[in-house]
Amino acid sequence: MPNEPSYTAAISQNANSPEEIVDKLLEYGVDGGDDIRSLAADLFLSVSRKAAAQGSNSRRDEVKKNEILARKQRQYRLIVAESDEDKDHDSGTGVAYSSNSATGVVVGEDNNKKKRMDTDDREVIRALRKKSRQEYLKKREKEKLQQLDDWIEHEEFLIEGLELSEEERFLEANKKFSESVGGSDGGEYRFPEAYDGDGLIDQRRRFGAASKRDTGGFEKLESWDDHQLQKATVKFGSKNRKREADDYQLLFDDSLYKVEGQLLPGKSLDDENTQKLDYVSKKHIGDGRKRLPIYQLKDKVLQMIHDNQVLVIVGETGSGKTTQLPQYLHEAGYTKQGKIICTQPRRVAAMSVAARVAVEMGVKLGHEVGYKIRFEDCTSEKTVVEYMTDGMLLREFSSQPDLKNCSVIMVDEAHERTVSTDIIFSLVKDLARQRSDLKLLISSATLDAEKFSDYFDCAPILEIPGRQYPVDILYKQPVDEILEEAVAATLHIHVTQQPGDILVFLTGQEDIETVEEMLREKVKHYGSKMGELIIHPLFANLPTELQARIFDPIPEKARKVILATNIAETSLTIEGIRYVIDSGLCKLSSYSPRTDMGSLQVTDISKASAMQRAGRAGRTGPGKCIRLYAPDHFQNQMEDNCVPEIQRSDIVSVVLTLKALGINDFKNFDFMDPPSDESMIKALELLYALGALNSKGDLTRIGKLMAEFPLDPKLSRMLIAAEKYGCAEEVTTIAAMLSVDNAIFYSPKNLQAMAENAKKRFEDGDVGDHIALLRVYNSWKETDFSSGWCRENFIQARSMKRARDVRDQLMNLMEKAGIELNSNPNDLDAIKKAIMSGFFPHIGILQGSGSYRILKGLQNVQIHPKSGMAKVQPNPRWVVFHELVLTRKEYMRQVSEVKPKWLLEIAPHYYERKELEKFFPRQL
DNA sequence: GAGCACTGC
Repeated sequence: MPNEPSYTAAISQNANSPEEIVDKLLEYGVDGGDDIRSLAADLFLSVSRKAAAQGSNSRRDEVKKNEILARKQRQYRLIVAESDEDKDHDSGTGVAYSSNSATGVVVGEDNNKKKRMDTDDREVIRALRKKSRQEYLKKREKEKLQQLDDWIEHEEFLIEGLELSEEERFLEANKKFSESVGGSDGGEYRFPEAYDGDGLIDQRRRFGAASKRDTGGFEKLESWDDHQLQKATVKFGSKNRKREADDYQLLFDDSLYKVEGQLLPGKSLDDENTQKLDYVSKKHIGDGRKRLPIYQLKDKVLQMIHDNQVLVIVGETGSGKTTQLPQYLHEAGYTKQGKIICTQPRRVAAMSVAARVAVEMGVKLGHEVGYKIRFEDCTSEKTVVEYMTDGMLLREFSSQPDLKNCSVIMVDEAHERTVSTDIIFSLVKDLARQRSDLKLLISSATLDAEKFSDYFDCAPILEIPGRQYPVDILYKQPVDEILEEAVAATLHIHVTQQPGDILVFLTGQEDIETVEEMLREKVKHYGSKMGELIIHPLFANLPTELQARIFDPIPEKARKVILATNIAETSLTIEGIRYVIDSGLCKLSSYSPRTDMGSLQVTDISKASAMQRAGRAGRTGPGKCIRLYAPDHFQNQMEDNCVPEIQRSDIVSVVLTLKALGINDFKNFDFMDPPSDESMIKALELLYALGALNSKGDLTRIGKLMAEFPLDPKLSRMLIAAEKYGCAEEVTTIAAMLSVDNAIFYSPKNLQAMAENAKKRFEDGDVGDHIALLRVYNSWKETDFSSGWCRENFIQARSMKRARDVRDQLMNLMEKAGIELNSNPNDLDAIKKAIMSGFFPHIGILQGSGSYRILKGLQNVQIHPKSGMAKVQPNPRWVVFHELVLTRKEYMRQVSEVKPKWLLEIAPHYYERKELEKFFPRQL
């Protein structure tokens, strides 16, 4: 067996037929048989497909067009089927289409698109849909009622052990920007009180954890949000925009910016977007809510929502859609029929928007307006406007598949296409057909709007203008390394341009640190000839205190440069940015179902991202954006939108979630962009092997239980198995530690040796990475969760706190599931056996010289050098690993040694004795 | 001897 990475990929890329691949594999000494032939065929197919996909743009476009056309035809049939049905009951509501049954032509009112449809098909589809839907809802309801009953007894769910979260501490750092709230609550915000004696749930207990933070996090959080809103309202919109292009000329200083004339003017961001409506009217200044652009469209919006079941909303930054729409709907009486739910992709957004809306409505947060995020439920029986993370709504679906207490669902930031929103799209689309009284609002960015409209049966698109200053865009074809170009562009702006801070978008920590160093050197070199330049790095892994420094005030004549990753694209808004430098690149995670391997790759950003990045320069005044790529690259090389996450990630848990929702035929499940067949099949196979599905593909009892845990199914399986081995508590800790994503240990460049020594103490006795993680957690617990201890041991306190939250949640869930939380910290073999109960497909066998082969796979991998097992001599022969990653080489991460005979004990359905004996005959 | 973009339940 050859040792080089990805040899199968290498072989197949050069092969002309499946047979050739087989020959080459045999030549490499791979054991033959039918398996290898089918593998070869698969490889060949996938490579050919890839080649085809890389073919001419026009051909790909044509294929795409045909696909869309076909899908639209299918959709139209359904629409007609449904709208006919609606007419029988209520001609006023439902889908806004009229049909002419004599000619069989359908007319969409808003876009006058015409399609032919077939009456018979329509009947059949309607009947089938109705039947399957009813069955699934009935089945779910019965199961879930029982479950709810069981759960109600445990009201204290998740209220303890919380303290100021990192986000809130971060927001605290923002305080200096905020002014007093000056609103309804006299500048102070208090959490809801208990409704004593009303027969309602005791709110004091419910908010126990949150109220603890009363004085710490929340008032600041609210001020921050208020500040955000103030920002949005002070600006003047497109009508008042002045073309800034003539105000400054980009000046060139050869010594700083070598290639004169390479900077090409592009269109301003303004032109790239579609036209804007006239919305700014000074008459309305004075009332915050009325100052928002959306206010002038209020009646129109309400009318459109009334007339259409689904509405796509394109609302730019600062339009006020997130805070205002739910309020308008509430005022219009929609909450009489049920709650308004609004989803957000991020926790902070859900919290802060809810807080803002509560203030605007003059109610207490948690009463009429509330939010729900993981570890925190700030809603009550009174709540009618509910903000939540998208993942949370997905969880809601599993307890209440028809969301019958809800009248409007707004999916905000839909263009971000998180896995959760993607699944929600399909579920709500289906639900909307089932429930004609339900309204759907999908908010997206400009480039996506049509796609969303197409998906939701050609729903009308409403565009709400934002408050954004114009941003002039300049292109610079790079001649040097991109990092050097970034440095040159930064200095160019610094020397030639008017005051205003600079935001540079780079790919990751390494690039950021390099650019930082280069800039510092240049600044030193030019000395006092140049104004002061204050440089701040910014990426998610940066300790929070350092992140907060980007908000530090600077001396009057100085200029701030922030070197940031994608974090500044959506998650964080920075004040005073006037110039953006966009490398056009980002790191994107991808996952290969074939090799079960994840990796991070530097990729071109999408046009949507490029616009988002440029827009960051126009938040507080007119700005400029230098793109370090050619206009042609933007036009022709960059995709409109990034590949949605669901097509780039492992979807095992998605499949399990869908199964738990009673959706069995998810191959025909209406994904907006479906995951590949291959990844679906892989996921099904794994779930079957884990015992979550039976041979018919139905969810088993274990599968149902697994779906309740917010974890990767392998981890859930391991948790469930732990009870049997008497070490549920230990395994829960390990699961929590594994789910915080490789961010436990850190080693600063200058103190690497010390950091590694600290880490070694936990690995003592070559117990393996899993047990080492357990020891880390337990040691931390012994110090009473001390942050000082974390610092001393080079451990990230932030990750540890998160692990603790996850662990507490898992413990609660285990208890509810009736799993006994037994403990046996000393029986390491038992713990490893429990781990293997979930991870038996992840077994590596030593091949010689430190290289491992994956059982049930063909990859050759190595133990990650950061693993405690990497240097153990002699090399462990059999190992279980948590995941595979492709970086410079293919590595196993989080590795522990195991005994092969355990495999036959734990997964006899997966491994045969014969198969294992091939490798180490005498070890079984 | 390597290197982790960013979220979320």
